Amino acid sequence: MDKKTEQKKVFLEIVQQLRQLIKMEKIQAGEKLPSERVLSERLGVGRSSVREALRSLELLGLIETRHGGGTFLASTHKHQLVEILSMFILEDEKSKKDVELTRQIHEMEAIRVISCTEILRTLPVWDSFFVKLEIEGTINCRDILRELLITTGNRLSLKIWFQLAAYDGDRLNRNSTEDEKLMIQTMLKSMQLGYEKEALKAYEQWMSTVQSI
Amino acid sequence: MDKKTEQKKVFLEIVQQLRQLIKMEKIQAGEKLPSERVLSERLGVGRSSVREALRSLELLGLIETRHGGGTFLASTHKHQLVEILSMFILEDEKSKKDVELTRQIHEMEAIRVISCTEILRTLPVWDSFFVKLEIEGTINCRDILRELLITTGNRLSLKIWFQLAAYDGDRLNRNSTEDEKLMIQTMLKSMQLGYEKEALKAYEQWMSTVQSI
DNA sequence: TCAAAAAAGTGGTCTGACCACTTTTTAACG
DNA sequence: CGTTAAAAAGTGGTCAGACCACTTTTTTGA
Repeated sequence: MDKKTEQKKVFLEIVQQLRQLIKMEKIQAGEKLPSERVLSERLGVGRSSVREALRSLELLGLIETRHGGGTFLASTHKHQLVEILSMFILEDEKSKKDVELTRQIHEMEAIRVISCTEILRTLPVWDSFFVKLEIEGTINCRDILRELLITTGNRLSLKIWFQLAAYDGDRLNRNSTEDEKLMIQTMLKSMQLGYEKEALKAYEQWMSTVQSI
Repeated sequence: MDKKTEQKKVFLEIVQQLRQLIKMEKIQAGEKLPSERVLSERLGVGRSSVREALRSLELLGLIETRHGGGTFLASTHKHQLVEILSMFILEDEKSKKDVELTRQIHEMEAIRVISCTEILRTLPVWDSFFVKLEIEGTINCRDILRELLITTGNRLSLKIWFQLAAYDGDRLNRNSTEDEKLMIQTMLKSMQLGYEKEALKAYEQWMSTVQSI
């Protein structure tokens, strides 16, 4: 069995061997990998094959290469999984409505999670938004939403949100209007008090306003 | 600006150009791409550079290569991506948890949307699940969840879900146990009746069961 | 007409070369 | 001796050519 799997894809074996090497040598994030020429010799393959494997891992953000410097194991937060996938998924999916809806799915979930979690909904950062709204009278819409996502602690959801939010462009990355002020305040206040439903309602009102901009 | 972004990563530009080429030539899934030598000439770069880009896309499962045959645009996303990423990324427990949570975010949203939409929650497909459960006593977990996502009509959410569901692998793609039967039935029934809250509650119970498998 | 053989096309791999850049070593100077 | 500048070595980036194995297409010949 597994004839097809094993006889083919030599460069995939190199990827496997690279991983094994990383484990064996206990290479930590940020540390240097052996040079391409050394890897080529140690693995008994040509340098170009090594490079094909390395470039694949680089596209995924699993390693970083510095011209003339070397190849380094990337830290987990730099993995470009979502970025790469979004490059292909979002590009095909022309429906802007879906992008917006999906973005809002993540935002609403964040509101739910924060509203239901004592520690999260009582964070001082929410008060800082209030202060900013009072003093300056306005606030960056994207900043609030991003803070929501960050607070939940779900880094994957945050990464997806970043990609989706990038498509909305300037419509999201702007200062709130006077009309939005009350909705945002209501949303934040409800969230702080743990009123999930009210927070979501205010959010939806806010978003329907944003939509018409 | 963007000095660092542009001066580096020449092979990443090739990846971009390949995408562009696929779009321009309107190459459909399963269809053939130009040969490496032709691409090399058309893009004005060496064949090895083209290969590095192609191998990256292959690792992502976006293209398929047949020795002596050619390079083809992949019909569906293959498991390569899952395997590679699980090797490097999903070793971290936090990441696994995030993947599961994010997947559930999309599933719960689907349940909400369907429960609140007359046309969706009264679809005959839900009854078919009931029948299947009655007759065979079991049902594929993944099938139900996929149907939920498909029904909502948000194709982007569906695509993201597909990717996330792939990580859970066999834990999701299996037949339901006897214990799960009641929860699934409750979830579906509540959904059909428009009882959003009850449906979600049953779903969460179900998922907590799945988690222990 | 059709099957076998030849040719062309294609991916897979390796080697060597050269460039640009970084790091290390060496040499020169004060 | 210490500092600094130059040289060397190390490293990734790219290209060209070669050869192999395999597939597809074309040609050949019975």
